[in-house]
Amino acid sequence: MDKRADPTSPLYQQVHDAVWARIVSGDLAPGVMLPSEFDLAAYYQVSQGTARKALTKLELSGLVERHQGKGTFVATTTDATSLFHFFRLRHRDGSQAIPQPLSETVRKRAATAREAGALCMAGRAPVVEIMRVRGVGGVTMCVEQSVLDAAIFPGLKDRGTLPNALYPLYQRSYGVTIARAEEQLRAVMVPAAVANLLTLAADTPVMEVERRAIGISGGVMEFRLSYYLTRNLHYAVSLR
Amino acid sequence: MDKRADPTSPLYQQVHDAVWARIVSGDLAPGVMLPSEFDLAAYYQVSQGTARKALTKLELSGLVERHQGKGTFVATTTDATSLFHFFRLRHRDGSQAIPQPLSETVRKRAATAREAGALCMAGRAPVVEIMRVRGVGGVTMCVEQSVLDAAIFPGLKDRGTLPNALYPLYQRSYGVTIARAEEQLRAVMVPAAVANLLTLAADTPVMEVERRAIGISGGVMEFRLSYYLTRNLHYAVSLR
DNA sequence: ATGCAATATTCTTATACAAGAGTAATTGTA
DNA sequence: TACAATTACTCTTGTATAAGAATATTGCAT
Repeated sequence: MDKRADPTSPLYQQVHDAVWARIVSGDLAPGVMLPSEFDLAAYYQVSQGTARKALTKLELSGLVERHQGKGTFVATTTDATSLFHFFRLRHRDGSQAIPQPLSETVRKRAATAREAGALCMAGRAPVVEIMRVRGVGGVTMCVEQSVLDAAIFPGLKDRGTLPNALYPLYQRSYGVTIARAEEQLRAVMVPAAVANLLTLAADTPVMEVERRAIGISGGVMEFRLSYYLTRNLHYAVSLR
Repeated sequence: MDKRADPTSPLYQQVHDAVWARIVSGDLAPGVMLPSEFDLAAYYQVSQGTARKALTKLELSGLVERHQGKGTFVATTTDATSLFHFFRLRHRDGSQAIPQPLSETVRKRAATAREAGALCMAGRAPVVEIMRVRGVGGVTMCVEQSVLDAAIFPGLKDRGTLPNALYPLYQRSYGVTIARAEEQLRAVMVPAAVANLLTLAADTPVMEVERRAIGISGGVMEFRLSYYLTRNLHYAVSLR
């Protein structure tokens, strides 16, 4: 295997791509320290500044974290960062609302056509479904259904109670790092099943959120359908 | 006035801040070319590479655009970029939906307490209110109310029909550049007034979007309240 | 345990050269 | 002479390298 792939692109880009591939392949696991700028430079036969530029680009895309005097580390999905990045519910005053799971059901079943399409699986292949009711201060606020490819997450349904933040679990136990997510939001009348779980009147408007969580290699790793009651909370978005 | 402000921070940061100040103050207007890296370096008594790092940082924050061989230019708010960044409605297939204004009313009135608070104005100070009904393919889809400080946007209510994208107008005619926006989303039952305008049943759920558009200097320049019908469209969000 | 030196790491700054884009001069041709 | 194509030049940003400064950790002597 070549050290550097495309010899026409700039050196720093070649180094960036090479290190990127090592991280995505799992060769460099989350949390581990990368070689120093000098070591990387020596290995790829470039100057320290060029290796540095490659690392800066990786840092910019959020794949690594750097600390002066300590080193460069593959980014880890912690509970804090996961909740901060992927949980957009806020209180009226703008502070973050962190709904706690109140109940949880995990089961294995065949994928629906829509789920199979979103997860790029064969039709009716087995999936793991995590259904949760969440609440803030004991008051139920949302229902969320996460669907995963059972082949990628073996034994997930027998782990007992799952943590609040799922993505750190995906990373620690299954080597799946979620890099970003795409959400589709709609205002809908609450579905009957959801109204039951949240004890709502049948004519309550709720926010439907359809999420596709995407791994660092670019594939959809989780398909999630949630319903939020936005009576005291709202969904916050930053545009730029 | 000093060329560079804080002498303890890195040189490139000092240059960055100085140029940033010139852009925010309007001294360097949108579209104009900045001094070259070499000129900037000479003026601030640093090396070309240091000036370059400052410009790179400005580019990263979206304040300037750079083109090899041509130069560095203060970023302009075009219709295309404005719609792309600040209009998150999508069709079912993921393509962008661009609702066209179907009707428009512009009037001047006193600010409500909430509006005055959001815009950091004195209570009951005059504001300009732009009320629009928008639609896709002739079908009404949303009502949007934009509220502006009348002191900052003089004569806006007498300009006749306004363009689809308002932010390029703010920049061209009033020197107000919108850098980003914060939105708060809720699912609500359609208000009676909105139901009238959109000819909807009284029990239709709609998405309420409250936007604060923020200028490059950090202040809230526009307060906008919109109601979207998410029957055939959805609101798209990218999390990372 | 504490303080201090040694070491390893990233950060900052500087310099040189390469490449893209535009402009004016030059040349060739009718 | 008029005009078009080419060439050379200059200005711009992009890439690569090197050296010293700042920061965090580690080990050792006290």
